Amino acid sequence: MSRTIVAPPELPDAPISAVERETGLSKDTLRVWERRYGFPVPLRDRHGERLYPADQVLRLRLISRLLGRGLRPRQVVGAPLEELIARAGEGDAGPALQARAAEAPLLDATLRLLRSYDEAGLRAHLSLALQRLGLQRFVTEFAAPMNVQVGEAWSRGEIAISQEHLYTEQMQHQLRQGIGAIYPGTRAPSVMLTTLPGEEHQLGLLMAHACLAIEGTRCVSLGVQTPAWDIAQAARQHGADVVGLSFSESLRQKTALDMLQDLRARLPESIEIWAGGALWSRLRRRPPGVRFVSRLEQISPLLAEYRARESAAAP
Amino acid sequence: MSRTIVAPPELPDAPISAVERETGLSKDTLRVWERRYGFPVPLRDRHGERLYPADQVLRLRLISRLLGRGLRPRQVVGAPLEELIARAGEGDAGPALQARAAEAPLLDATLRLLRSYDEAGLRAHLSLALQRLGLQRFVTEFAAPMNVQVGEAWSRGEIAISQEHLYTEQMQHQLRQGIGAIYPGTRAPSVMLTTLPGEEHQLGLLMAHACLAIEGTRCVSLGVQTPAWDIAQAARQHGADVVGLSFSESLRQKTALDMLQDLRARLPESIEIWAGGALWSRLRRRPPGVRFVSRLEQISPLLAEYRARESAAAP
DNA sequence: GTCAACTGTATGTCTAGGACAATCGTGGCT
DNA sequence: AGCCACGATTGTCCTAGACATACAGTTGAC
Repeated sequence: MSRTIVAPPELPDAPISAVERETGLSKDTLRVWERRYGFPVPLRDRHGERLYPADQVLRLRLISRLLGRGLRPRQVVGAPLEELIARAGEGDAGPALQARAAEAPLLDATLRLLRSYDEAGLRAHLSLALQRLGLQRFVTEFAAPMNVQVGEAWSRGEIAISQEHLYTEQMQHQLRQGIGAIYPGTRAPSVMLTTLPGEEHQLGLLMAHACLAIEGTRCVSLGVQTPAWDIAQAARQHGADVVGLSFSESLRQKTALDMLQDLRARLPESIEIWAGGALWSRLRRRPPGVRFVSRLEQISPLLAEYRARESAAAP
Repeated sequence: MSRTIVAPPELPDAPISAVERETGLSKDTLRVWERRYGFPVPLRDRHGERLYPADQVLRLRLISRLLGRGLRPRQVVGAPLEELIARAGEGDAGPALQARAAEAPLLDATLRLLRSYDEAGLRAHLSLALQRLGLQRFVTEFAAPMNVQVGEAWSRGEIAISQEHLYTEQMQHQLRQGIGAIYPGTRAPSVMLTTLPGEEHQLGLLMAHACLAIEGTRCVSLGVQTPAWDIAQAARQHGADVVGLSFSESLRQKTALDMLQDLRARLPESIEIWAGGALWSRLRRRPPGVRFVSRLEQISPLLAEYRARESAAAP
C-alpha cells in the first residue's frame, strides 16, 4: 500500500493562534512548554511575535496525539521526531485486540472498506451484518469489538483520523436504524440515558441504548454532554427510575467519579445510577450508590435483577 | 416533597474558561473589556480568580449576539440588560423566525411534547411530519425553523437544556432515518461532509447531508470535528470534488474564517469548499476560494450550477 | 500483602498591564 | 461621487510569576 505520508506542501510559518487551532494545544500551554522544556522554539517576526515552522507544528501535532493516549508531557515534549513516530507506533497489544475468530473476516472487510473511503460499501456491509446477526448480537459481537479494533488501528497509524470518523458516522447510522426499528418500550425501569460533560462519544451511548431497547425497556436518550445539574432536574421531572451514563476512556477516571458523586448527591435515593463503559474495567474501589457496568453483556442480567427486585417489593 | 416545576435555577457562578466556552468571547477579550469599559465585573473566588454571576453571563451572551450582527462593542458592552433585549428584538424580525403559518401547529405540538419529556410521542410526531412532508420539505420547512425555535425557547428559559438535548437527539434520529432510506447517490459532485474542530452541532450537517442526498449526490460524511489537516488528506485520497462544511453560530466568525483559509491553502484548487450554516448569514466580506451558503434552499441551485459547469467543461 | 494517607513534582491555567496591528468611521480632498 | 488620510476603537500577543490540581512514588497501618 503506497500510502506515503505525503510530501510536506511547504506551508509558511504559523502564528501562535494557528498552532492552537491545528494542534488543540492552548496558547498558554505552548508558551509555558517553551519556557519549561525548551520546545517548541518558534522564530519571531519583526514585531517579536512567535512564528512556528511547519516541522515544529508537525511535531506538536504528534505530541498532542500521544498526550491524548495518556503519555505525560515531560516524556514527549522534548523528544525528537523519530522517537515520537516510534512511540506512536507502539500501541498496546491488549487482549481486546483479538476479536473472536468467527468475526475476524467481518472485521477485516470493514477495515478494507474504510481504507478506500467506500461509504456505500461500508453502509451495505454494516447493514448486512445487522440484518444477519440481529441487533443484540450485532451490538455485542460486532460493533463493540470493531470499535476497539478501529481505535487500535488508528493509534497504530494504520488508518487516518478521517477514516475513524467515517467508521463512527456509519456505525452510528446503523445503530440508530436498529434502535428506530424497535417499537417504543414500555417496561420498567424507565431509563434516562446520556453522558456527562466532556464525554463526547456517542457510540457507547447508542450501544447501551440498543441493549436496553431490545429488552422492551422504556428509555429516553438526551444525547451526549448533559451537565449533572440538568440530568438531575430532568430525571426528577420525567420520573425516571434509572439514570444511565456512558463513559469512554477519554475522561479521567477521577474526574468521572467526582461528577458521579456530585450527581448522586443531587438525585433522590429512589433513582438509581448505572454507569457503563470501558472506563470502569480497571476500577479499583466502587463508590456506593452507583452501579458499574463494564461490559454490554451485563446489561441484560442487570435489568432482570431490577425487575425481580421491583416485583418482589411491590406485589 | 412534591415535584414542583423548579424554582429559579440558581446557577453557580462561572469561571472565566466557562464563560469563554458559553459566550464565545475569548479570555483576553473578557479581561480587556473589564479594564476598558468596566463591564463585566466578576466576583473573585478566594484565590482572586474571576467568577462570573449568571446574570452577567446572560448579558454577555446577548452582547455577543449583537456583535455578530455588526454592532460595535463600545455601544453595547456597558449597556443595561433592558437595552440589550430591546436591541436584540429590533434586528431580526427575520423570516426564519416566523415559520410559515401552515407549520405553526406542528411547531407548537413539538414544544408541548418536549415539555413533558414524551419521547415516544415526539418520535411519532417527527416521524409523521417526515412522512407527510417528504424529506426535502421536512428539512427546509420543518426541521430548520424548528431548530431555531427550540434554540430561542431555550435561551428565553422556556425549556431546559435537557429538553433541548432530547429534541436534538430525536431530530437527529429522524434525519438519519430519512437519509438512510435513500439509495446511495452516484451523481457528481462527490462531496465530503464534516465540521471543523470546535463545531459540535450535528443537526446542521445532517440537514445538509439530506439536501445533498435527495439530489442523488454521492456524499461521504465524516461526522463532526475533523481537523483541517485530516480533511485535506482525506479529500485528496478519496478524490472528492467538494468539501462541505457546516457551521452553527457557536464558533466565532473570525475563527471559522481563519480555519477555512487554512484549509483552502491545503487543498488543491480543483477541490471546492462549500461552507454552510447560520454563521454566514451576516458575513461582511467573503474571502475567495470558498462558496458560502447561508440557507439550505441554496444547496439545490448550487448543485445544479456545479453540474452545468462541469458538463460544459468536459463534454 | 493491600490499601489509605502523605508528599513532592509536574503541569496547565490564571493574573497583571503594556504594546501594537488591524479595523472602523469620519472628514477633507479631488 | 470616489478616494485617501487620519484618529479612535478593538482584539490579540507579550512577559513572568503565582498557584491549584493531578500524578506518582513512599510510608505507615492493618
